[in-house]
Amino acid sequence: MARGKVQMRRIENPVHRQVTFCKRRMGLLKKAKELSVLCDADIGVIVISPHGKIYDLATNGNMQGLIERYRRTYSEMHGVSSEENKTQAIQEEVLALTHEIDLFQKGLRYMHGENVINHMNLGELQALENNLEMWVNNIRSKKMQIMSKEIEVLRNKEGILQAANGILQERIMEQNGILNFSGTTMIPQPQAPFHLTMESNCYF
Amino acid sequence: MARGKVQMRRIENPVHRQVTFCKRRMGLLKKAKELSVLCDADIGVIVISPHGKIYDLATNGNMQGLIERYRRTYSEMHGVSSEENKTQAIQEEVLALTHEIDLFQKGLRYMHGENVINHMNLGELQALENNLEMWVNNIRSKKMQIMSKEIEVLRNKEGILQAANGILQERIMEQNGILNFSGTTMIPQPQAPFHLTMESNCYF
DNA sequence: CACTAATTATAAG
DNA sequence: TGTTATAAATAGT
Repeated sequence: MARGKVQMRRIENPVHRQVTFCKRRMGLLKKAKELSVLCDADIGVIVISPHGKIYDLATNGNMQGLIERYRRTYSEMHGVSSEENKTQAIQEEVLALTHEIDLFQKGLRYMHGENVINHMNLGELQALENNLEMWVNNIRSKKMQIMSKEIEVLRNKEGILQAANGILQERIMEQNGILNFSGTTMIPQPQAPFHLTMESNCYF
Repeated sequence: MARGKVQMRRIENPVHRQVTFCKRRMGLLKKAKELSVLCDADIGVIVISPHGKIYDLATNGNMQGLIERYRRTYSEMHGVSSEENKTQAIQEEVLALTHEIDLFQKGLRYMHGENVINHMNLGELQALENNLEMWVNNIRSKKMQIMSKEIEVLRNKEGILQAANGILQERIMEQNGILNFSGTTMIPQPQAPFHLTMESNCYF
């Protein structure tokens, strides 16, 4: 396309062909990305070189999902009843999940401050903000609940431990009396009181 | 690329977007065919429009075969033994996707204010809260932006209207002079000044 | 859908 | 890989 129009046939010179392959491959992938961004389309490109090397691009970051979607439509169009009835259900599941993930990713873009909110008007933003605040409040309330419960548990543990310690101290005193009577002054190290094996629910 | 550089982001105007989608899609497929011919490569392109319509190209005339080759190499690259373990790979994918979906659904339940008290632990809640606060802040910032612009527009309108009113008042004075001269005192009701038909950008 | 003006891709070096 | 003259794609009309 420059410095000489090129014939639309296989480039014979291997060096030229390799260089052109590299350049045009990049150009193709760039064009695919642009189309995807500009027009909000999902695009997959697979390029297999003459030597079998594979280059690919999936604008939604998931070629598998894209292929599944393609397969599904393809099957519908051509009524493919063959072979993989066994995996058909699973593939449909993947398709459905992929769609859901797409939605999720769109949501994530909001969180990362990308330009999705630029496509919403003030009313939509207001509604979204209200929903999110409600959400945040629910979450905070839930956190408080969990933490309160945690505090309660800890206080119980504290009470139990203190009681246990009291009992142990008494026993130590007793033993000291006995040991003193028998003539030794060695004081045994107390075990961890009652070995309370509590699975840690501490999230901090 | 012509008569104006275009920003690399989603085209807002739906008509422009559709036109561009059509043009660039054709361009992309043409480029793919050219690369295939010039460099003897096998190329597959799948384009899924925002509405789910599928456009595709497989230079060897068989997208399924191309996908199979892609899958095989892809699997080899990632150490998954190939061929019939396709099913296993898909199942793993289902698993991963399902996990992602779970997190999302947990979040959504909070969004709807339902009591999912036992479904998220404190760490998950904290992360979610942080994300949401960031999100809310982004939205607030965007709202401020929109409102500022709206205020600017309104101020402009105000200026225009005041100028228009001034002109109208002058005319009324003139007419009153004329009418008084012709013997009547009737004062015509002024029209809405200049009939400024501004599409309401008010979002409230 | 046709037409350019202006941008972008790229063949050759 | 980087440069440049030219072909090709395309945004706006």
